[in-house]
Amino acid sequence: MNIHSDALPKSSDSATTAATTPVHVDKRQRILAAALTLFAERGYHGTAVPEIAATAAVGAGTIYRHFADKQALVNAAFQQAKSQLRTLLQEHLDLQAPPRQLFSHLWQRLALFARRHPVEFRFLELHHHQSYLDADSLALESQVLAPIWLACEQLRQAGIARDLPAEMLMALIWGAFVGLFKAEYCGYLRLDEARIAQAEAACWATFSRPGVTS
Amino acid sequence: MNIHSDALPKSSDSATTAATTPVHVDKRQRILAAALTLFAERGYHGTAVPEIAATAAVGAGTIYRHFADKQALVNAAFQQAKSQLRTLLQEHLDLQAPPRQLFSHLWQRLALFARRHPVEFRFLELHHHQSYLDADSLALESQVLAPIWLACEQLRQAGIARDLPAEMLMALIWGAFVGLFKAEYCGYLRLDEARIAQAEAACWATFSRPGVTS
Amino acid sequence: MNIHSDALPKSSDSATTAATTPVHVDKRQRILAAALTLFAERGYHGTAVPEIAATAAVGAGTIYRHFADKQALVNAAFQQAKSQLRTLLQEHLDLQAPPRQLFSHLWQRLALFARRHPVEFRFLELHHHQSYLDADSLALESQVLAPIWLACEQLRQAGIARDLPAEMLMALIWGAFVGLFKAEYCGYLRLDEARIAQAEAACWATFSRPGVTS
Amino acid sequence: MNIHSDALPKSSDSATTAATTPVHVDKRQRILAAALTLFAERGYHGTAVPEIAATAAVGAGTIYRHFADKQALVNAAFQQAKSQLRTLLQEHLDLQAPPRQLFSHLWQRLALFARRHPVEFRFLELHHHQSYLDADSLALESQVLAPIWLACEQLRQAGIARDLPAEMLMALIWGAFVGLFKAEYCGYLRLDEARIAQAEAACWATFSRPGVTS
DNA sequence: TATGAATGAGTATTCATTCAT
DNA sequence: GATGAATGAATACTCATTCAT
Repeated sequence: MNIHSDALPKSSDSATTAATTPVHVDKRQRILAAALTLFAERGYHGTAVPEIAATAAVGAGTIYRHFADKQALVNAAFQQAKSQLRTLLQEHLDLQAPPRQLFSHLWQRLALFARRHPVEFRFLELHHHQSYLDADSLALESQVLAPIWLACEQLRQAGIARDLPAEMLMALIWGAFVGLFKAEYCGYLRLDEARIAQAEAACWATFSRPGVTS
Repeated sequence: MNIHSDALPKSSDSATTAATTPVHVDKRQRILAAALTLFAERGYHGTAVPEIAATAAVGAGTIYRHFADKQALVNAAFQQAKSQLRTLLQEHLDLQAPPRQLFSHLWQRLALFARRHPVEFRFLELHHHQSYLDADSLALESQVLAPIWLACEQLRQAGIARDLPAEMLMALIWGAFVGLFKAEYCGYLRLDEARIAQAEAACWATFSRPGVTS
Repeated sequence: MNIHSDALPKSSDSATTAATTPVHVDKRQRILAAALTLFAERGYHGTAVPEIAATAAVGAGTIYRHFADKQALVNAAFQQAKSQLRTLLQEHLDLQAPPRQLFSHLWQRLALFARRHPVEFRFLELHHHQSYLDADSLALESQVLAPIWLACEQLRQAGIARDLPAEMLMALIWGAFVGLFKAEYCGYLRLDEARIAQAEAACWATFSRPGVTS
Repeated sequence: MNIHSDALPKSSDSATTAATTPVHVDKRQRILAAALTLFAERGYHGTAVPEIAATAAVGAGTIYRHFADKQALVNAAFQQAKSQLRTLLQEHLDLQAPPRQLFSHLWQRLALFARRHPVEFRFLELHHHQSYLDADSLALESQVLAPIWLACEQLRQAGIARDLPAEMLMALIWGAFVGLFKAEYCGYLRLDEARIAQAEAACWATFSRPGVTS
């Protein structure tokens, strides 16, 4: 329900319509952005609502004109971030592409998300399955995973992916991906295009059945 | 409930091990166990100190006889959990063992930790701890990683591990491992010995240089 | 919903009654009616100004074009209600009528007020207004009571009313009347014309000197 | 449930046990007394919890160690006040006494309550049937009224009381009584023993069937 | 003129910490 | 030492009032 189009420009002429964007929408976005940032940094309980208001440069009361309460805010933030991830993952997705290419595409799209929306990426990892997420948020989670699960299952039956449950393959690859960017965020390493591609090659080895050409 | 034996001696003749009174030690342990459990479930900021006291069946004030404040408590809990992980990882560790065997050993030890100390495992991984960890805790983190980093580096130079920075290999493998058990905790899959071994084999493919026999 | 006709003219040719624009007057009346209703139900402090605006179907800001602040609004509401009471009490009042008839007339006019303006009646009686009423409101209170006080005093000196201070007689009779309608409002009893007349007869006994024929 | 024995000493030797009275009980009483006073003066919504704390000379948080929330506090205050009224009304009550004497007894007991517990008296009138009262409070209300209703009904059937529903008689007499003391509180008159007795005689005329000797 | 979004001071309530017992 | 009642600063949330449109 609270899923809005991204803050990213969608039409080339959007720059000229910015001035006419309703102030209301703008404020809502500023609040969401501030919430995302602070929740990603300090967690849900570690972030005070007035802090969010200050970061968004609005009055504390204004937040409650846009969101029923703090929980509604964190769910809206979660759903916006998940939607952005879903959009990126599903754009230009060709499930009929050769397996290796499909895997590479998805990996690159994940990397794009981690690069374009670093805050959203960290936020999603931190708020995975927390008690304050509502049914809508959890449903969205499944929506994002479903097509990937399908692809994994197909590749397994085609003898391409390892003969493991799709859930397990996804857990290993997603985990490796998260570990990679978390390590970068923690300062353990620096990632460039080449490194990301090397990591992808390494993870393909986890994903694919031994003997399948890479 | 979540009271573990820990590294602390608990010999049957403990009545004679003077210095610290057993009752005192026991209370401290109960507080740490309670804190670990609640922090793992609800996060640092989502857990109230009196709640910890109630779970540990001690008075709220008693916690402050053992720990300077809430932050000291979470650091003690973190350090205890990390120490347990380090202990398990380093026990029976033979850095001279054949690479595949060494990798398998470490993976199995990680799995042992996740099984024996599920609360500690979730506490260490389900939350970002950055904002409240002190220097000691961060130093301990490095201590645990150092020998593994060394092993990775050696295996890389020996042409066994992929030609990637040790940090990157560790991030991918550790990430995959965490992703695996997180998926189990979230209810996406059930892990048994066989599954864990299969996952290990898959991750060895990420770790090892293509062409190296598994 | 609780918009009453009031003392204000509402003739069909109101479009020609210049001076104040009908729309403006109408809005003011709607605000007062809404305020009266909500104050009577939930009390002054329990009623939010935006709620009043919503009930009156005007913008929140509009209230402040008609009333300086919330306190001015409650005083205007109080004064309007008291004025309506005064109007009803003084209409057709014949201080020279026989005592029993005079008493009966006043009692019936009170009943008329309680029936025609139930919200105003409850507003005036269900709450203590001391803390926010201004001098004008308090003065109006006296104005309403003055002629009745005079009548009581005269009847006392004429040997009709009990030989008690007029204030005391008024307090007892007014109190009994309020108690009667409050009991009806609370659901303890149902009042019809006959009951109201019986109550009047009973209260005349309190008012009149023993031995005076009823 | 929250009904405690009055603050009034119940045993002649209580003065010597005062020092041993638990501090906890004392604080609870101070909070209730402060709440009663402020609620009676400014109403429920007009009274801030920290104000109550300040008046009771306790910390704001302390109130929440004794009462779940503000509503629980106002209900406890209501129930304590009602219980005090009930106690006074039922003490030394002889339902077999001659009617005129019974009426006089109840009136005097009401007056005693209004004199001994003026704050409770005003509080009860102001908070009659408000939305924040819970089922326990409302049940207590009925308990207090029930025996009086019974007495009224008996006297009516005995041909002593006017032939009106007991509810109506009670509403008139209770209303008159409240009006009397409200007038005193508002400064319209001063009441002494004699005045109160005169008022009682006047109200007996309302209550009793015409012709019954007073 | 009328509006209603925005505001921030104010409210109820929680919780880390203290301290008298 | 151990306790848990007490505290008050901090938090989530509300609402009287303003002001740009």
